[in-house]
Amino acid sequence: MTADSHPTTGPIPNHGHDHAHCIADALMRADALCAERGARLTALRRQVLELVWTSHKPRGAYAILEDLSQREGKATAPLTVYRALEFLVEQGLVHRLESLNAYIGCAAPGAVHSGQFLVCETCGNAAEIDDPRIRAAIGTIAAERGFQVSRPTVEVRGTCTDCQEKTP
Amino acid sequence: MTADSHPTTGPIPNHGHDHAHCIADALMRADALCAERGARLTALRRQVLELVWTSHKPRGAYAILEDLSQREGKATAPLTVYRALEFLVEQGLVHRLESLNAYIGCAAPGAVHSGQFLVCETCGNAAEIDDPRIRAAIGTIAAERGFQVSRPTVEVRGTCTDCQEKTP
DNA sequence: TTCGGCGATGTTATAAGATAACGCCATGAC
DNA sequence: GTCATGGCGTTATCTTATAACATCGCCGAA
Repeated sequence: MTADSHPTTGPIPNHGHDHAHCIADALMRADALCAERGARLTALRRQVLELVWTSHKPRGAYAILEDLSQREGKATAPLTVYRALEFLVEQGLVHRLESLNAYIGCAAPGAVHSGQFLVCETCGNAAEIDDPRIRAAIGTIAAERGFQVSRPTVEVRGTCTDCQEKTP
Repeated sequence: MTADSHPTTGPIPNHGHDHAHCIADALMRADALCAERGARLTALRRQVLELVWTSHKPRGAYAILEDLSQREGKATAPLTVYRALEFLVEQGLVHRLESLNAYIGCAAPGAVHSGQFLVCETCGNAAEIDDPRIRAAIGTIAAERGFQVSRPTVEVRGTCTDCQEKTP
């Protein structure tokens, strides 16, 4: 996903954007990152990653499972998907949205970032953001209280620009 | 929970603090708030609230269910607990921790706040914070992107002061 | 080449979290 | 007293996630 593939709306991709490009791009970067790290992006894991990238909406593990079963032509066990997702999350290729029990492709794998999301309750899209002010504010308050941060989670529910325009 | 019932450690209550006081206080404030609002804090709901306040650790609905069943001396249905929790969350007396699928008593019911938590992965305690900088940062970035916020969720996982001291 | 080891995957079963549909009953308004 | 409303009980079911164990296949060492 290059900068200009989501030209105008800001965080949440346009309806009309070239999503095939998003997918291809995500897979390419995953290949590169895993090669670099010596991590094994197996066929299964790669396919799960592709299915996570089906859209910019967070997807449940069982939705991915269904797709996978269909593609394979045979029933796949939940664990298969969960294991692949676990790997992808560890590698930073996928994020888990805690408030939705769902998974979404990472917009900037490789970069250090903390997993902040704007989640539209109307269209279901989720946009990853990485705002230094939020990160800093969390860091500051944690430091003030002697709390050692390992994993900050920020998930902001609300309504995206597009959906506000549609139902004013 | 008055200011001095958690004297020194900051966000996460001391091990030695007077927790009975926390519970009594929480129930009193719940009574007052519900009376003020004309909301019905029934015996069941009040008991669930009390069970949520068992400790400062977020508790799962099924843990509460077990306690409740034991108290009542008969099996209670999950729905009973979920309905009570739904009421309590609506009234702002209890928060749901999305990243844990668990519930915790609100430290400042009645006040406007957005549900920010420091969650210790070692001892399991969770401290509610309401930092204006975090709130402001979220508000700013949302405004910049035309995103209308309805429910911000901030859950910071990490290690609290006490647990850092114990395992340095 | 063969062997051994380790990580990935398959299989089966089950735990944990949450909700739907329906009906009864207590409470408060009139 | 009657009625409407909301709270609660019961049963069934759905979604999400993990445990335990077996097998497969790749890769390096002998």
